[in-house]
Amino acid sequence: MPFSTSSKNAQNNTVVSIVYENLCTFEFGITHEIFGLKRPEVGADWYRFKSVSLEGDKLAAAGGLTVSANGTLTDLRRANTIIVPGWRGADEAVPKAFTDELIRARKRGARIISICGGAFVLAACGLLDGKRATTHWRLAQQLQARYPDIMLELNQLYTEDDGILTSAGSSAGIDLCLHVVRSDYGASIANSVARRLVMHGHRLGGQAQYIEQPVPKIYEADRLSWVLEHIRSTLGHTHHISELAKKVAMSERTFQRRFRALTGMPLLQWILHERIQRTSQLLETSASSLDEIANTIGLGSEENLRLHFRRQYGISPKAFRDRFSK
DNA sequence: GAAAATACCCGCCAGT
DNA sequence: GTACTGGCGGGTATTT
Repeated sequence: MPFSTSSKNAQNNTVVSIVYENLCTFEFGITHEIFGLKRPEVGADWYRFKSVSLEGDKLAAAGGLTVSANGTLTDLRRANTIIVPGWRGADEAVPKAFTDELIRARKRGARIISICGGAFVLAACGLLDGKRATTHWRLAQQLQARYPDIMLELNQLYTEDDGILTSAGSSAGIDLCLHVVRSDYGASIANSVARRLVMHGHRLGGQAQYIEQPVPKIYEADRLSWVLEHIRSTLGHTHHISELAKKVAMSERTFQRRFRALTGMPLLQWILHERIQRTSQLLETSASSLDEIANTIGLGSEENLRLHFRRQYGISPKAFRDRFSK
């Protein structure tokens, strides 16, 4: 997932989450939890979070709640990040006030984000035409049929395309919001936010791994979980399918199938993700040379590290270090 | 950036 | 008949 370039390191760091009648409280809660809570470890330069309603003062919300927004239309019009946290229904028309404000925000260069069904709102504005986007897998067919110009990527937890970001099902919104924090403040801060949420800083794989697949048998999942931890703790070593399959008493072919079912990606791709993730941490927190890091995390050479780092993050390791290293 | 060796990925199919 | 497993082989990706 390439790093966002639209937020300019949160220089204008107002984040507005749009609230609406029959609000999806979980999706809204994600945006407040990540952008709205105070982060003393970051200092004063954290996001300024507001909720803004385009549908009046008292709004019904999921769970029998009634909510009021604390922000104004002016906040919305000044925000550089605007989030649509879910939507009340795939068949619910998007009011003109929403499309007008979002199109206007887009024209002035705001970063626009949707979580789960919020993609229907962005699509109604035409913001997703010709762009890569995702939504909850159960809504995907409907979204694609109604808006055929969207390049729907179902095998992603979230997408970013030219300042327009979309996430898959509800909890993938957390992954997307952490990605935004990572883009604005770096991996260390994003990991710190993730730790407070008691979740992994960078979940791997797409929602394809959650689409009505049979749950792996528990003992198989345990064996493969052991493999994941084993690889993580020995990233600098070479790992071959043949050896790993032997360790968990599976044939290579079955190992490949089970691994993909569990992680959503082939072994090598998963290992590469882990290695590049570790690289980003080392770039931020150590003064090691690229060659040393490449050897530490098992990528062999500096050239190889550069290749895969750029492929995953969209920027060079040096640019990453310059941007985020303390 | 190109080339070669190596390993991986995955569709296919037969066996259980 | 169905589901799962494991071997084969061609195409692809990674590494040097």
